[in-house]
Amino acid sequence: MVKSNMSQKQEHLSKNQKIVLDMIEKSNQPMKAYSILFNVQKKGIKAPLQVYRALDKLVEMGKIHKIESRNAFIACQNSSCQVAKATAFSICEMCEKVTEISSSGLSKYLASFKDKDGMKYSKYNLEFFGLCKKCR
Amino acid sequence: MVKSNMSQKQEHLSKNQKIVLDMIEKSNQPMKAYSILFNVQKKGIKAPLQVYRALDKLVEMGKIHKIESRNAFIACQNSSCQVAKATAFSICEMCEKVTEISSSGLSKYLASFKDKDGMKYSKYNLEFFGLCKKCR
DNA sequence: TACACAATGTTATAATATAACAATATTTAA
DNA sequence: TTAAATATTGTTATATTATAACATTGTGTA
Repeated sequence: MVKSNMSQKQEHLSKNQKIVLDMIEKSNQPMKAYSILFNVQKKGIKAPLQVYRALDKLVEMGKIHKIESRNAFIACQNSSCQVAKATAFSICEMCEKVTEISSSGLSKYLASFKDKDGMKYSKYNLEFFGLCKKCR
Repeated sequence: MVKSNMSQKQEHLSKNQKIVLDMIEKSNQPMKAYSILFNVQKKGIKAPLQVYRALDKLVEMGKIHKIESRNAFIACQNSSCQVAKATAFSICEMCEKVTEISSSGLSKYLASFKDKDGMKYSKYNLEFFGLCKKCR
């Protein structure tokens, strides 16, 4: 097997990374760091830093995304996400349900968007707010 | 003068709201809450809560916006913003310069965007990341 | 084996934000 | 104009989110 510089790619998760990712995937909604911590203490994770370090790596790998407006983390719902660079979510302001949007139209539009100086951006985060079906 | 229910609209700012807004407007870059606090202590504002309360109101009024990925606040650069509901920024990952994007094409696209369930969102926040001209 | 590097464990602390309560000012409406 | 309603302020304490610093252990590879 060719390894080269892939030491840190998708296939290999460390122990703490697995524990944290499992926890986030079990929840179908975003989890906050200290809520993760509380829920994984029986697995031997004792300190915030252990959680934050795992979160950082998982975000880098694109396994999870941070919902910036909520300081919370959600599992990637696009199986294709290898890297966290272009994300879009809808957030219900009533029940806080968060859904990852995967619209190729939207991602193409944003990936090709140029600002006034002609600058393009390959990395973005978009959060839509509103009321979900149930809450309307 | 007709007042009705306009008690809290653009024209009237309270003392602390003015102080905080002035400070943010003087800075041409986003300011963090505790940096604002430090800089307005000579004006009589002593506690974090005084700053956060002013920030909340100013955000509601659309006078300032929160840069969620940075936990920082920037003065609205679109004179037209009356309400903080649809914002877009570019953020330089090197020097942290933030610019509010005002593109009618972008805002129209996002305002008319529908997700898979046909849901539209009148409120959103978009943050683009990259390198600004100087940093490239 | 030994080197490099990633991951872990641990304590302490920094940075961001809100709760709770009392008081004062301002606006609205009878 | 006065009383009620509402917005704002002041203040102390505390909750929540996140990182610094340092020592140690594991893992893959030269």
